[in-house]
Amino acid sequence: MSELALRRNPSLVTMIFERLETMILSGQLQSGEPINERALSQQFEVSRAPIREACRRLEQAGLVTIIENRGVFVREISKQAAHETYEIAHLLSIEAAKKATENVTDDDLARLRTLALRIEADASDNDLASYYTNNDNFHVELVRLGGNSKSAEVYRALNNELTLYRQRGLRRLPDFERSLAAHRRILEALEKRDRDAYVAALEAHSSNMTDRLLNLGV
Amino acid sequence: MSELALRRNPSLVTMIFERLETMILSGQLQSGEPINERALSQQFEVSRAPIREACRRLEQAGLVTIIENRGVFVREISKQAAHETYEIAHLLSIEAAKKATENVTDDDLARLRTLALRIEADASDNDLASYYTNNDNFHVELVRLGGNSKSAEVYRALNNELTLYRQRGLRRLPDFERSLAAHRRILEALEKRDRDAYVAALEAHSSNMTDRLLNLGV
DNA sequence: ACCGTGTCGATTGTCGACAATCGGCCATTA
DNA sequence: TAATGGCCGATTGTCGACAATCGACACGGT
Repeated sequence: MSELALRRNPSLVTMIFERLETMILSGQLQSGEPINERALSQQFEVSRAPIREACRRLEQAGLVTIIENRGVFVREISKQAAHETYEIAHLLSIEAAKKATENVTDDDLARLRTLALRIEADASDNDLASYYTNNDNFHVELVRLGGNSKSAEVYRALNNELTLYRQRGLRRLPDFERSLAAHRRILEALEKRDRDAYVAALEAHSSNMTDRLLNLGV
Repeated sequence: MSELALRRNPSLVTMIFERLETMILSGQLQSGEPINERALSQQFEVSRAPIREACRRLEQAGLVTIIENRGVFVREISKQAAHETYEIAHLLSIEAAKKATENVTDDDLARLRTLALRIEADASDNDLASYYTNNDNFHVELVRLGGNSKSAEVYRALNNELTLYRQRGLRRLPDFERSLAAHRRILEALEKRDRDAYVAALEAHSSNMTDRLLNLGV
């Protein structure tokens, strides 16, 4: 009687989807890696049907590729696809930034500061998976400040896809100091409600990210 | 032995997904309407499993809502969600426009002209479903001219979601003349490779679309 | 030694059955 | 008459089984 089998609310499909999504985004399942229904069925102690359904959702979310009669594979993202995806994410991020400084509340700032502290702790602990998760959440929250929640949702989805590309370079440590400094600049500009400084800080951070993506070439 | 049962390549899931997607986007299945697995299973002469899997994809694509133990319903989009979605689609459209006039080829123009002619025929025939389909394709092609194919893909997905909202006003005819005139202006600017005129034509068309969305209020 | 063909095993795709869930309807009580 | 509770039927969620598919490996022929 596994943990999954005990939890009957929400549905197995939802739980499996979330579990697999986490395994993919955390790097536990790597790009190109097969996802074996039978093995998962045994591991999770459920039948294959809810696993298949969860994989269909993952497929549509762009996180896996289902090859007919061959199986499910964690998706591989090409350099070009990564650039295109990043470009859209960046566009959404900058567009949200235009309204962020007028929308931001003290609660927002508190939440972002908490996140930034977590990211710094992750960097100290060299906990890369947690670092990226909290980093992603930080950026999604920034987009949410633009006041368009659909935009934050789309940004999240794009970012998830980008995680697949980025994890090819997980052996290479991020430039922690540079990123943390960028986060602090972003937060300072937000606290001052200084729109131009905020947009500039985001752009500078983004420029750094683009360089890193380029250096992950095929 | 139904048409679906004969076609074994691609998979049933893919075929059912596409079939349901078309039924939803064409208005054959309306927002809020239940999608009954058993009935579909009988209609399509397949078992429920591939239908369920297709519905999971539709769920992730934002076209249906799956309520546990209750069933699958074509998604209902609120006015606010529609606005937010439209805002992102518009942003992608304008961003693509910035590069469209330098990227566009004669083949592109020929394809777009063909589409525009189809749209005009649809308007003459009062074939609303086809009108919107071709109209959507026209706009996706415009975004594709920006050179970022992921952007076109995201735009398509957003536009599909917007279709759910827009179909609530299907009883109200579009302003054909105004739209067709706008399409012609867009095409002319593209043919001249006049970037400013092109962006202005898109903005004007978009302004008209925003007004129409507002008038579909809850 | 290399190439082509056939077979087998692992896995996937779909099927139909069973159990669980929920809403609607009916009966009873206040 | 209205409200509440219980039951039943329709539908969904998951299960396990069967058939189909594909790739790898082995064998035979050139």
